[in-house]
Amino acid sequence: MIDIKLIRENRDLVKENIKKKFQDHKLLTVDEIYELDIKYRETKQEGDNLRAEKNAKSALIGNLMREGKKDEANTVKEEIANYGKRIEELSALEEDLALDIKKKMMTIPNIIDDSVPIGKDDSENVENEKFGEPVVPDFEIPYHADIMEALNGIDKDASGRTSGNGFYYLMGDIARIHSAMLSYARDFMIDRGFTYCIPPFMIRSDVVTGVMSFEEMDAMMYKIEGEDLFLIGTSEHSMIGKFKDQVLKKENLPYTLTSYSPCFRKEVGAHGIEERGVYRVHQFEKQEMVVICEPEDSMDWYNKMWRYTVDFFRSLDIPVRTLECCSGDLADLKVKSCDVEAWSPRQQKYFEVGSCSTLGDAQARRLGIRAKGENGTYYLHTLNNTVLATPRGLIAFLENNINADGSINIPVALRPYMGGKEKIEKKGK
RNA sequence: GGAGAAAUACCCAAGUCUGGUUGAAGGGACCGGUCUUGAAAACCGGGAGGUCGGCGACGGCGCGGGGGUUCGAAUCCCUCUUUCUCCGCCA
Repeated sequence: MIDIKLIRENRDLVKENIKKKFQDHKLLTVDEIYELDIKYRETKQEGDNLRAEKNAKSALIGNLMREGKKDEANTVKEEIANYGKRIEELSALEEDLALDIKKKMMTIPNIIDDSVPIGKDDSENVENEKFGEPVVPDFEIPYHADIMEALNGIDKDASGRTSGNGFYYLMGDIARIHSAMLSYARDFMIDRGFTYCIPPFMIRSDVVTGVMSFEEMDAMMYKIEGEDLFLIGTSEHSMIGKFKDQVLKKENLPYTLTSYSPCFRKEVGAHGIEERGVYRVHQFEKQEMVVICEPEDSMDWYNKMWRYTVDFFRSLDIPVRTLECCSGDLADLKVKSCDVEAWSPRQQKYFEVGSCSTLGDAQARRLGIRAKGENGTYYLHTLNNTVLATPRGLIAFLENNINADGSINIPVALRPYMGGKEKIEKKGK
């Protein structure tokens, strides 16, 4: 959500930005908002004036009553009666206009950073940089579910029976690697000065609607029957919700948090749920990083944050690249965003394992996340990035650390979390 | 889950029964000063937040959130949320 002042004062900039994002159908909305805003302010002004008059007369009644002038007071009372209806009309109109403006403002995309490449859709995203050699080994890498199965590490038949498609039982060493990676990801961020946080895994509807649109909510969020609660789709939901309507102390900035949570997603529409594997599932776990900072610091943080994820994957011997999101593929709330993609030696291409975004002040404006400065409050900048989402991260790990005999190398960094093991091999079930 | 109590500004806290000059006493913290080598203490002085509209003068809203009664609500009514105490239940 952008500042409406931009539409008041610099409509061309807003429209130019919309064109860059290939959303020309929204150009008209900008003009509509402009007109509605004028009407809104006129209505408010008229209403405020009437309310001021009415307040003055009410105060007068108070004085007259105290002086015992009942008759005069009653006369004034009758005068006031005329105000009521008009004020009510204006208030209703004012409210309607405000609501309409807000609804339309929500659809106006955030102003993207100058550095964002212009492109229509995800096919025009731009590879920024590769880290590590994308190796194609001289043996065939099995499908990830087969790797897991060979090590007795997954039971999807059972999860199908208990929970349906899109769930999984991870077993034995595979389950242990999964947890080890998350623990390592947690400590990796703690070592970089982030504060570890375990948030609520369910949030109320007002928090949900604060962080996403109704359409997104329908497509993603699981609702708890009979309660005003939803399972979170990512800890970002509860982490950003934590700061909703808060005025933060300048001296506490920046907030650098790393949160763990399970994530629940309906994955309606989208690409659907995969039948065999665990690439796209209804339930996964994630170590996330969230930063709330001063506006001038957000671009620095953005660059630090994606770099952390790159370093994390490199420390597990997984080659990665960063893919910059082009203007047309960039979600409306975002200023700039890139995916961190891991190398798949099986598919011989990169696949998404994380996403780093700066939302500028758009999310903060929408949720009322502010700090107090010299001249009143101002909106802060919010950023979020994946450290590790798994089992997806586990897929990247297995494919890049498997040997020809099906055993899995455990990189040094992970060994403390794996009981010191250097390698895992198939044993009995 | 049952029974009670409470939510006022950066913090503590009065006001609520008995609606009107209460944007809201008082204290702390804060800022400026006196004193002091410096600091603390003491004393003197200062300003009370937020948000929306307006170039401004100023005005609207605002005492946990939402709604209602009234010419007028921190104050009365309804509702939601949260916190505390007691009982019950539980990893």
